[in-house]
Amino acid sequence: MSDLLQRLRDRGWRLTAQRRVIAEVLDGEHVHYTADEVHAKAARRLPEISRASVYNTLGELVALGEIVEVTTDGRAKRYDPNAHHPHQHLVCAGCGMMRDVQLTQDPMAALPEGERFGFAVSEVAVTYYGRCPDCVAGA
Amino acid sequence: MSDLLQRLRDRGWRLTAQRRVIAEVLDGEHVHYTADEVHAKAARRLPEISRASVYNTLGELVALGEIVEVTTDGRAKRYDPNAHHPHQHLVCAGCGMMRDVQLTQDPMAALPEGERFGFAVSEVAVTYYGRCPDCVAGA
DNA sequence: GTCTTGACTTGGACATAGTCCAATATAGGA
DNA sequence: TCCTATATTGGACTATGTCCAAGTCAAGAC
Ligand SMILES: [Mn+2]
Ligand SMILES: [Mn+2]
Ligand SMILES: [Zn+2]
Ligand SMILES: [Zn+2]
Repeated sequence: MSDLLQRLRDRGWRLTAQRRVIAEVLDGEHVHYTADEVHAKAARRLPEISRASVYNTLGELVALGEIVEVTTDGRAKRYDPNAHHPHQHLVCAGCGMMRDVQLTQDPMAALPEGERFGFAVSEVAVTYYGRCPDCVAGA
Repeated sequence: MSDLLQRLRDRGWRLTAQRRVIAEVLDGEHVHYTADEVHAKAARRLPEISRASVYNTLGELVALGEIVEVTTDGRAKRYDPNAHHPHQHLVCAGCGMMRDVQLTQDPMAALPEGERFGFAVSEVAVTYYGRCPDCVAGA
């Protein structure tokens, strides 16, 4: 994730302790934390970090395209560092766990011209819902 | 929508004035109102209707499968009376307007077995984002 | 038509997710 | 080391949704 920090420095970002720990928290595969989860994990390394800074930083990283904001059900938004490889999501309806998935067909191709109603369509999100192995076993 | 009221009566529902106006508000095509919008429209006919009754009734109609709850961005959930014909959504990023769309391919088929991670997958939601004709012109 | 009763409605308190702001602190250049 | 634009902070505030005890009423029984 020092790649990320370098890119941010190149864009004129001040590298504060808060931004550094947030970037560290958002490192890894299949990472999809809520803002509060990011705050809790960041606070283990930097106890005085505020919720406001977490929201500020997440919003800026989204605006820069370095992370993706994912909304599934009506719960809290989740933040996904896998922003440079387009993908879709598989969500557990039991525990909320989320996995990245790659589709075999481009979902944009499934929307025929006659169903576009004059819209300039630019994006598509596909979300699969089910129960993860743990939740199937536990139920 | 008297079909709906009849089905509800058959299921032992008390037909109160509140439930009747909510059912009327939720009649039509491409209807996707938030709970607050349903409340505002219902209150035009029945001024004393409470937010709690709107939330109660919407929740019950969802549980009965008579309407569908739709979450797109991180804003308020929307309620869709088009529950008996599976469909997906096209959302305007400008004004939030939402249209029903029919796809030419089953999105469930696009998720290969190797990408299911042992989940019991049961549902899929596809949401297209863009700008509606009004918002393209207005911008 | 009246009575009865369990289901329904209501206002308001509460919960959660997120935004905003004025005061304070600090990264990084001079 | 100093300066200052930028970042951080705690807390107030907004939006959305849930919950509850008290009051109301739909509809079946008579
Ligand atoms: Mn992801
Ligand atoms: Mn719809
Ligand atoms: Zn699970
Ligand atoms: Zn629009």
